[in-house]
Amino acid sequence: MSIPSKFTPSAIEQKWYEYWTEHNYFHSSPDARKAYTIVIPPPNVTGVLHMGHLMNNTLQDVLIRRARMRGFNACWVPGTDHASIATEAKVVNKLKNEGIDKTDIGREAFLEKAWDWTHEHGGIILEQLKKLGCSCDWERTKFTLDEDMSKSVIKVFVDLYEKGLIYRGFRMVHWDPEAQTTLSDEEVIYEEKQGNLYHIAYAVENSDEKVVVATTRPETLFGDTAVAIHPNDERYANFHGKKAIVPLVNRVVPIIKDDYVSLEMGTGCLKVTPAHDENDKMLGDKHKLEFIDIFNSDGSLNHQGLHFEGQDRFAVRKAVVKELKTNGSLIKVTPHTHKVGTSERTKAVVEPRLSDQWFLRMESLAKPAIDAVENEDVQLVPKKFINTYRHWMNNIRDWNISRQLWWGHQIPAYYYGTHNENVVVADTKQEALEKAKKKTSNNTLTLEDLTQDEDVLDTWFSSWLWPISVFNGILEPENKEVSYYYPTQELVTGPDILFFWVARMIMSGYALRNEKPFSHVYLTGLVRDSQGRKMSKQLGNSPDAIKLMDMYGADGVRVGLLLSAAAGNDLLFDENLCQQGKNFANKIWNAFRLVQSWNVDENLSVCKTAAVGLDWYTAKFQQTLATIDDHFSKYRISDALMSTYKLIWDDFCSWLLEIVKPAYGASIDAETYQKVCVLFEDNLRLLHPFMPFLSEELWHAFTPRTKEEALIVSSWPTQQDIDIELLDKFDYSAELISQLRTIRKKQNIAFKEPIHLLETSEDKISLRLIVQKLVNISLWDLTDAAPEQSLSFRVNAHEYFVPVTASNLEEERSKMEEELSYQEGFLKSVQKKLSNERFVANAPEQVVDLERKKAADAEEKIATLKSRLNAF
RNA sequence: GGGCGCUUAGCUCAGUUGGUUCAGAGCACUUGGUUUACACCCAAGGGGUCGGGGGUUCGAAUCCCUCAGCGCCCACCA
Repeated sequence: MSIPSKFTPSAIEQKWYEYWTEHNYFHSSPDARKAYTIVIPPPNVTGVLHMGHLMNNTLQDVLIRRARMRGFNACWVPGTDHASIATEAKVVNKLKNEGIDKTDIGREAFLEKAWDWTHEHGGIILEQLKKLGCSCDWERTKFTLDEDMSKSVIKVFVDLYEKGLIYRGFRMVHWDPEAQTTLSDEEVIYEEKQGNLYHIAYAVENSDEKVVVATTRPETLFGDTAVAIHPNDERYANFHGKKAIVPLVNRVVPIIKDDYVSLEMGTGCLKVTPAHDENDKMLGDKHKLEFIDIFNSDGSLNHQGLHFEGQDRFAVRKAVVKELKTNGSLIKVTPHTHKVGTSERTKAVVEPRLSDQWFLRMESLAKPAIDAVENEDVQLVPKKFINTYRHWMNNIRDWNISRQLWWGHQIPAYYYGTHNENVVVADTKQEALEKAKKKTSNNTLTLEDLTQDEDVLDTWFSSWLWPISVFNGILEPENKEVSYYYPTQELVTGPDILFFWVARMIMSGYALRNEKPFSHVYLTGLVRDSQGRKMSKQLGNSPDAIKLMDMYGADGVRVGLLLSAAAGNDLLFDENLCQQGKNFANKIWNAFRLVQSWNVDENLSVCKTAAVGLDWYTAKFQQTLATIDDHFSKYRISDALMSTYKLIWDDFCSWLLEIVKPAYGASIDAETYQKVCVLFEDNLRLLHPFMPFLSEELWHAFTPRTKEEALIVSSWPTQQDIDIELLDKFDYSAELISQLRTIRKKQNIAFKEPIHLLETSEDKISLRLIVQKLVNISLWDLTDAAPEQSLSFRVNAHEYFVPVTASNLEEERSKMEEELSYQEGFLKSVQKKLSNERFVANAPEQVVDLERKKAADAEEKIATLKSRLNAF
C-alpha cells in the first residue's frame, strides 16, 4: 500500500468527526465519575467564526479532551446568544434595504422576521466549530431565547424584583440614537475626540452685563434652565440673585450658586441643561430647575429646538454656532480635546437622556463575588486581572437592564389603570392579573386591562445565568443535572467581557445558588492583526477562519494559534504559525510512514543500540510528561504544546527514530518494533488534545481498534519514575555527537566515511552504541598521548581526538588558543569570587562549592589545552 | 485624573524564592546537505550591555528608586 508523503488533513477530518459523533463520545450524562464541565461563551447566534472564536474554542477543546482522557466525565455545553442589540440591528438593516421601517410592521411581524433571520443564519457558527474539531455535547445545545431559557430569565427577574433588587427609575441613561435604545455603562466606550470649547455670552436680565459660559455642546442651550456659578467666585458676585437670558430661545433662567462649579474650569460659569447631562441633572434636582428634553429619539431636535426642529444634533451644533456668531453672543472658540461616549455596538455618540428604565441593584450582589475572587475560590488566569476586577466590583453601579428593543426577553412588568406607576411583575400575564387584582382589590380587572412593558432585557441579563440555566438550574434548582455539573470547572473567554459577563456570572452564581459558577477563568488574549490592531469585522482584517482550516487543516490552525497564545497576552496573528502547525502534522505523518515501512523480522535478536535508545526515550517521555502536566496545571497551554512539539519532533523523530532505524535493506526485530509503536502511540495520547484529527487517524492506523478503544476515550499517560542518570548520559552523548558532526562538516568528511575516535582515558558516560551509529564511528580507541595529526575537542572536561590527514591544523591551534584564553578569563572571574571573603562567608555552602568545582574544572581544561598546544 | 501591567535575539515570548557556564525557546536568518519518512526535511552556525540611569547585595534580567516609551482598565468634570 502506498501512503502519500504529504499529509492531507481534509481527507481525514470529516471522517473522524463523524466517527466521534456517531459513537457519541461527546455526550455526557451524570454518572459515578467526577464531572469536568465547561460552558461555552455563547457566540452571537447569527455570527460567523472569527479568529477570537477559533482561539477560544481550541483552548476549551484542548482542556475538555484532556480531561476526558484523564477519566473525568467531560461535558462541554455549546450554545448561542440571541445578541439582542446586534441581531436587531442586522434585521433592521435588512428591512431598511427592503424599504421597511420596523415601526411600520410592528412588534409581532418584526419578531417573525428576526426569527426567520435567526433560522437562516443561526447555528452556522456551531457548524464551523465542528470543523475545528470541538468536542461539544451537541445534544445539550442551548439558545438564550429557547423556551426554558427564557422562562429562567423571566423567573430570575421576578424573583429579584420581589427581593427589591430590581427597580424602575427615572434616570439619566446612555441613549444610542442610532439603535434607539438605552445602553448600560459598560456598553459605552469613551473615545478621545477633538472638539471645541465655545464661550457664549448670556445677557443678564435688567443689566448691560453678560455672563459668559463655556460649553462643548452649544446645541443644548435649547434645554438650558439655569446658569451656575460658584458661591465664592468674587468675579461673579454681582450676579447673585439675578437672571440670565439664554440666547436664541430668549428664555429667562436663574443664575444659581453651587459649589459643584469649578473656579478654574472654563469661564467659571456653567450652563445647566438638566435633561441632557448627568451633573446638570444633579443641579436640576437640587435647585428644582425645569427639565427640558430637546431631542427626539433619533438624535434630532424636537420642537424645543425652534427652527432647528428635525435637524440632527451635529448639524444643529454648527448652525447654532453660526447664529450665535451673527448675533454677537459667541465670544471665542478654543480647541478642546475631551472624551466622548460612543455606543459599543453602533459607534454612535451616545446622548445622556432622562428616561424610565429598569435597574438592578448591584452592591449586595457584588460582595460575595468580590470575596470569591479575592480568596481564589474563583481563580482568574492570569492573576493580573484580579486588580481590574476588584476595582470595578468595588465601584459597581446599578445595572440598567432594560433596552428599547424588540428582539429579546420582554420585561415581565405589566401596567394597568391610567398611571404607569401601577405595575405588577409576574412570570405570566395571567399571574400578573391575579397580582394586580390583589393589589388593587379590584376583581373586575381583565387581561385586557394589563399592558406589558414594551422593553426587553439587556442580552447579558440572560447570559449571566448561562452556567446555571443550561442545566435548568433556575426552574428546577435541585435537579440532578445541575447538581452534578454545577459548579463548572473552566471558563475560557476574552478579558473584554470580564465585566459584561464574567463578573456578572460570578454574582448570579452566588445570588441564585450560593455557589461559584466555575473554579477557573482563563482569560485569553485578543487576537490582533500583524499591525497590532484588534481583529474585527468592521475593519475587515480578520482572515476567513474556514479558509484557514482548508489551507492548513484544523489541526494545523489549532497548533498555530496555541503556539503563541500565552494567557492574557495578545496574539499578533501570523499565518506562518498555521504553516508551522501544518508542518508539524506533516512531520508526524511521515514519522508514521517510516515506522510503517519497516520490515519486521520475528527471528532477529533484539538490537542493543535500539534498546538503549528506547530506554532513554522512555525516560525522556516521562520527564516531558511531568513538564507538560505542570504546564497544564498552570494553564500554560502554549508551553504544554511546545513541550509536546519538541518531544515529538526533536526527541522522538530526530533522535529515537534515527537510533532505531534499521540499516538500508535490513529488517527490524519484533521486540524493538513493538516498543517503538507503543511509544509512538503514547506520543499520540499527548498530542490528541492539540491535534485530535491526526492523532486519532494514526491511532487507528497502527492497529484496528474497537469503538471503546478510540483515542478520544483512551487514557492520558501516567507518571512513572524517571531514570535521570540515563538522561544525563544521553545529554553527554548528544553533545559528543554534535561535536563530531561539526568536525565532519568543517573537515568535509562525508557521513559514509567512518571516523576514528581516540581518547586518552575511557569516558564512562557516553552511550557508545548510539554515538557510533549516529556519527558512523569505525574505531573508538584508547591512546597514550595526544596524536599529532589530529583535531581535539572536549565534552565537559573529557578530551577526544580525531586523526585527520588534512594539514590545516593551524586552524585547530587558533581555536584552542581561543578556548584557552576564554577558560583562563573564566577561571580568573571564579577565583576572584572565591577570594572574596564576604562571598565565601555569606553565600550558601552549595553555591561556594559549586564555584570551587567550576574552578577545578577550568583548571583541568586549561592544563589539557596547554599540554596540547605544547605538543604542536 | 486614578489604577494595573509591560519593555529580554530580526519577530513572538519563557526566565518560579536574587546564586549551576544563565542570558533561553520557537519562528526567521546564515552555511552545508539527493544518508531510500519528511526540502512542510536534515545537520551545523551567527545573533541580545535583559529600555536608560542610580541604589541595595559577596552576587541583580530577577529586589528598591527614578526617567523614558508602550498597552489596558476605570472616571460625570463644562
